[in-house]
Amino acid sequence: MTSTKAERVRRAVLADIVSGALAPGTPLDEVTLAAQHEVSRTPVREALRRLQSDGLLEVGPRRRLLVVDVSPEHRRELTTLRVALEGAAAAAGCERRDEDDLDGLELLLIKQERAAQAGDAEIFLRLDEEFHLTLAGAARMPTLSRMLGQLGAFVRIGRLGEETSAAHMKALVSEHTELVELLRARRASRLRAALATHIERTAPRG
Amino acid sequence: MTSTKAERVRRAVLADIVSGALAPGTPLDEVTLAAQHEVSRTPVREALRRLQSDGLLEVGPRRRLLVVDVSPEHRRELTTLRVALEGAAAAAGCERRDEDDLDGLELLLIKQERAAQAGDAEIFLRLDEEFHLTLAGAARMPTLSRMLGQLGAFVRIGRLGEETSAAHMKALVSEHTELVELLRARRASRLRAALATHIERTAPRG
DNA sequence: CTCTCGCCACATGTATACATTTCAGTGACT
DNA sequence: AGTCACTGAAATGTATACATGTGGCGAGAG
Repeated sequence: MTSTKAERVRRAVLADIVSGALAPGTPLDEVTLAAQHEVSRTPVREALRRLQSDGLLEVGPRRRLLVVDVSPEHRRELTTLRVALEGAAAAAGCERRDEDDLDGLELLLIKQERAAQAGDAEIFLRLDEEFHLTLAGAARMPTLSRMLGQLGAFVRIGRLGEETSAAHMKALVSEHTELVELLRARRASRLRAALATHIERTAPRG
Repeated sequence: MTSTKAERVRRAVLADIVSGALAPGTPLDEVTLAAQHEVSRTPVREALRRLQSDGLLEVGPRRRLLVVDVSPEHRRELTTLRVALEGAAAAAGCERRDEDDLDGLELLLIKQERAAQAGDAEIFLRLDEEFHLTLAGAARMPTLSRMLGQLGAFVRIGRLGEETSAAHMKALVSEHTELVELLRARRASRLRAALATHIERTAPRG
């Protein structure tokens, strides 16, 4: 087995949550999930426990686990957190980045360009998240990266009904390009400021 | 039952980890833990899964779960993260704090004063953590508070062999007092700067 | 003596059966 | 009519038995 059943169930449920197939507030029933994924309740429970620890599920009445909701205030909080964490990572990354970091980011820029051209918002959003995680990864701060990964799930829930035009996507790629150049030039303050502006513009809904 | 067995086991294991009774690198054996806590393996496994999601356990050889180690670099990372997160919280807290926040913080100051006077480092460290969480709580940012809670466990692991003199404790209380005054006066920039200095002084080892 | 192969023990992964909790609905009593 | 206690169903919590797979360790060949 390439991985455990619990882990596969966890990924599947996570995917259903961030894709909106499981709407916020939905109660997760262990036996139903077990049947859907053709496993016993045991791995399902372990998957749910981990999602609960990640903050994606909350306990409701009857000890049931519900998919968390992302309120407008919560979205604003997420933006603040991203600015703080990605900003710190970007500053540290200016000192520690190497050529591989830049190469990886440039590759992502090309892919984003293609997705923007094709108008494929779904792929673009995934690439956008990967870009930000990669940028933060240059800081070599694993705990910070873990936290951003957790935030990513919330961000995706919050973005659910969001529609992204091709023009908007191209503008974002252009901003990403500038971020990479600032990282290359190791201009920490400028990068931090540009990143903050970029993040706040990406999530303007309040 | 006031809570579930899994939750009690989780708290007990967490306490053993942050107290150093379970040293970093120690493999956690499910049947041993089950015997120690007089429960079956099932609740033990759920407890371990949650601790794993919180980053306190990592998978080792034979899929065993090991207590994570906190390296000097990791400690530096924790300091950077605390500055970023608590700083953001402090700035937001200057706008949202109410009288209850200040009352709670002042009560903690009094308790810390007593612990410093008595030279009780263990109680003092617990109060110190509670103080920082309460200060951050004024920001009304639940996700940020959750993240700081997770960081707290790492911080406590990193501080394990640390000895704290009565004089040092008194100095910290004095700094805490100033932080509260800055929060009361809603001086966000000054508070952020003072907090950063304070956090960096608290964890100078590296 | 060393290196490889295969066997086996042990810890974890999974399934299933049983216990317990929780809350909603019902009925009697005030 | 309102309220309280009780009951019962449905979900989660727990225990146990069985499956799996990994890595150590010894036997045998080179």
